[in-house]
This record gives sequence, C-alpha cells and structure tokens, in this order.
Amino acid sequence: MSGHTNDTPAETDGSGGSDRGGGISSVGRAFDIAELLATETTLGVTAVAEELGVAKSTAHDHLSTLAERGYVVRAPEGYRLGMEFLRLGEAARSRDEAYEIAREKVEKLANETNERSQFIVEEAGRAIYVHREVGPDAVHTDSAIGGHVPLYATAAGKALLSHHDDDRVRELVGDNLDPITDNTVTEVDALLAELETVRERGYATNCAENTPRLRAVGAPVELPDGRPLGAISVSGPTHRMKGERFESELPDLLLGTVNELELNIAYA
Amino acid sequence: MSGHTNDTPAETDGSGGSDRGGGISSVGRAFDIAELLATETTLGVTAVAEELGVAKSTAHDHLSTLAERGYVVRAPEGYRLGMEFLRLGEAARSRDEAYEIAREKVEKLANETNERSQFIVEEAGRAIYVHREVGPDAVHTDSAIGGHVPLYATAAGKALLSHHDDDRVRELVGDNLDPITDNTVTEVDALLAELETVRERGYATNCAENTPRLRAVGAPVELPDGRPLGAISVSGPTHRMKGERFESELPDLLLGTVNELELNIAYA
DNA sequence: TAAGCTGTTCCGAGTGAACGAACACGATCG
DNA sequence: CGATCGTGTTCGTTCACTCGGAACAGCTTA
Repeated sequence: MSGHTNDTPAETDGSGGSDRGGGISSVGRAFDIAELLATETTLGVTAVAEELGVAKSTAHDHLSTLAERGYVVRAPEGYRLGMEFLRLGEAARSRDEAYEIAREKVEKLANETNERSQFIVEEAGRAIYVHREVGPDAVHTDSAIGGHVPLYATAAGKALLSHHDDDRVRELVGDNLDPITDNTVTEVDALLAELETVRERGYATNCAENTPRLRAVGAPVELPDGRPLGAISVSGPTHRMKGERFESELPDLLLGTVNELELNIAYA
Repeated sequence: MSGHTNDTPAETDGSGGSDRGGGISSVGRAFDIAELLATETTLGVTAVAEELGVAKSTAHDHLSTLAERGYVVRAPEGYRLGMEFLRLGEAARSRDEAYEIAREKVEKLANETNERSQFIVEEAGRAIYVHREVGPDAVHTDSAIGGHVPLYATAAGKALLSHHDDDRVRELVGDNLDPITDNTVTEVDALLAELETVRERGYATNCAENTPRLRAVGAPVELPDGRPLGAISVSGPTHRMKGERFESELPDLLLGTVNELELNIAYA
C-alpha cells in the first residue's frame, strides 16, 4: 500500500494527520485489477495474483466479485474487462448535458475541416479526452478517449487554463512542467505569459508540444455563469497547419463554432 | 451464478460464517456508489449514506477512496462520476480489435441507410450495446451505450442467438421471456422456431418487440473460427421499415456489409 | 447568536479480507 | 498410460481493517 502517488497540490500537510486510513484497501485492489485488465486484455487468476503481488485466493475472490457484477467477464482464455465499465463510462460522459451538445460541435468541426477535433474537460489537474471525431484526413494518435494529458501541453488544455487566474493555474499544473517533446513549454512563467495572449485573442495553439509534427488550435467553452466547461480543439499535421489556415481560418471557424455551442448550452 | 451446486453435507445454516464469501463486500459497496452516481449525476456524502443505508463516515471513506483514484470527482454541488470510468469503458470497448472494425461498418450502414445502426455483443446472457451510429433520419432512443437489453427482444440479439444450438439458447434466455411490448416473443418454442428461420436466411428481424413502432434487421458477425463475435442491426420507424426495403433492400445491404466485416476481421 | 445543514475526523469493536495449503481438473508431458 | 505441471477452486484461521457512532468543523439560514 505504501506506493501511493500523492498528487495533492502544494498542500504541506506534513504534520499530525499521519495519513488516516488513506482509503479502503480492498476497493483499491479491485480497481488495480480492473486497470491491469485494461492494459493486458486477458489475464488468468494466477497472472493477476502475480502481477499484484497477492495470494492467488485473493485474486480469485476479487475476480469473482467483479465478475458477479459484470465488471469482468470470463472467457476461455481468462478474464477480460466487462462492459459494465462501458456503461458507467458513458454515464460519466453524459453526466453533463452540455457535453452532448459539445459532441455535435466536435463532429461539425471534424467534418468541415477534415481534421481531428476533440472536446476535453479538466479533472484532477489533467486534460481528459471526452469526445473526438476524426475527419477523412485526420491523423491517428494513441490518445484514447478517457485518457489524460497535461493541461499545459495541448491547445485545448491551455485554452482551459486561460480561464483561471495565475494562482489557480500554478495549482493546476504544479511546479515543474515535464517536457514531452522539444517544444513543450516547461517554464511556468512562459506558460503564464502565453496564457495572457490566449486571453486576448480567445484561442490557444499547440505547435508540436505534445506530439511531434502535430499542431492544433483550441478554444475554451464557457458556461453561462462564466465558469469553464471544457475546451475544443482542432488538430492536424504541421504541413497542413500553417499560414493563413492556421493563423486565421481555423481559429475563426473554431471560435465561431464554440460561440454557437455556448449559445446552445445557455438556451438548453 | 445461480447454478451453484452446493453439496456440502450437513450444512446447518445459521452457524457463524457459513455463507462462504459471496463477494468482497466493500468492493460491492464501492460499485453501489458508482452505479448510484451513474443515475443521479450529483450526490453529497449524506445523500449517498442515506441511499445505501450506511453510516455517513462509511460513505465518506468510500467516496474519498474513489476520488483519490479519479473514479469520482468533487464538484461544488457534490460528488460526480469520474472520467476514469470512461477510460476503462473505452478499454473494454477496444478489448477486441474486431470491435473497432465493426464500428466502421456501423458507421457505413448508418450513412447509407440514414437510419440507426448498432453493434452488440453478448455478455452475461444479455445484449450489450457497444457501438452506435445514427443517420440523419434516425430515431432517438433511450438505450445507452454499455446498456443491456434482452437477447430475445432485438434483431441483433436474435441474430446472435441463431449461432447457438437450442440448449445453449435456453440457457442464455432463461425460462420465462418477459414481455416488453405487445409484440415481444414470450414463448421459448416460438423463439426457437424463429431462430431456425434466421439460420436459413441469415438475418433476424424485430417488429416492435422491444420498442413500440420500431423495426429492425440484424445479422450475426462470425469469427474465422466459427464463434460469434456479436451482431449488427439497422433500425428505424415502422413506416419506413416495410415492403421491399424491409424485406430485401436492407437485409441485402446488411448481409453484404457483415460479410465485408468478417473478411476484414479474418485478414486483420 | 443560535440552530441547522453540510462534510470531516476520531476511536473502538467486531467482522471479514487476505493468506497459505489443500483440493480438483485438464493439458502436456515422458 | 501414468506422472507432472499448470490451471482455478475451496477451506480454516487470524489479524488487519472496515464499519458505525459520536464528536468536530465550516457554512448558510433563521
């Protein structure tokens, strides 16, 4: 249990508390198994037990429990992830009606640009891909729906950050910005300066800061009360994302579409 | 799981701890909370505790554990389902490469028919919606991705059943077929007879047996080794699903597309 | 200021989760 | 054809840990 990624932001807890309980361990174990199956597609009881470092009987108990509720299924080759996760995942995806409206705009953007369009939200200080639509020319990437990327290294992420003040931004991105490509912004001050520009012109860009040879424009989606809902981006290969198209055509289209979206949300 | 031949001799219930296992209770509790949040969108600690009939501190412990791993998130109004479920759900959806190929065919069918097309798989004796694409004319339904319907009451479900022998079908659908609409097949023998027809012509139909005024055609998707992968259906309102279109056009298109799909899977 | 709600923390107590060994089953050996 | 390894399953025991209740804290309402 000791290996516990502590991602609490800047909170010098330290004293006293002494990590009370920390969490219900068997629940953590169950999700360890689920996440393991999410990467390995098929595993047997013994394999799971070895991978997690628990007794075979423990792995068996957990797998039985998960299977009984449809979170894993037995196949001839072993256990696989169950579709019940898909049900809950879709529930999370539609927990906010506005997300569904955002989806329509993502599809529209993908069709009109022939590129890839995505809708992301912020969660736990990270950007989460919620919707994606790929146009005919769109590039394939390995970023999965539900997966996460650093906010500071994507167009949509920076767009989202631009709706927070500097202090909140520092909280969200943390102290050190890990570089992902050669172009990743790694200085907080540089990021803050860039966000100021984003606020002025209304959209953010990403020039191969997360994926080599991939550029994107992203704009924040604002709720009627002023809070940010998420952000939408359009991305494509460097050789198509340049000149007039990258500097005005796509930004204009994006901002117009996001404006429509905000209106649709306001009157829904 | 019901068929649990418990032949332990002299099992005097009542004595302590007799009921071996049955599942890890705290894990079940955690998923109870997740499933609750899947329906209620936003709940506080107190509300969760009341709904599940547990102590407030217990609900708090569970929610904290889930939140620490991203399976729930704190919002100003309370806890909501976290996007980590979306990640695992997408992992389940792509656990089989063939599912992704099926998706392309579903999109193709939706575009060519302007109706709704779906791909389903069997899990725990139920049909699970894995992919859906709606054409411009498609009707909206409340059946969610990841959700389940009885196999015997949908076109795709019956298509899937047609790949099993009678005994296995009886196992899958159970003893009594609950009626959903006036047209639902409720007699097992009638179902088996219909499946025989399905085997002959290669596709199944659904005439408002699950949703009023909704008809569909469905065909099974067969793996190279002969086992069924799932099934694809095209569905639309009764007034468009009739005559030549319902009896030959759509079935032909569907069977041709499924044939393509099976070839794509075989050589992927 | 007090009362009501929320979420949080504390602590003790009884349960039940985890373990390890023994068991059953099938495949793959020799 | 018997032995051996692999799998998944079951069984008792024990101690860690989950649970529940009560006290605490933070915020809005009366």
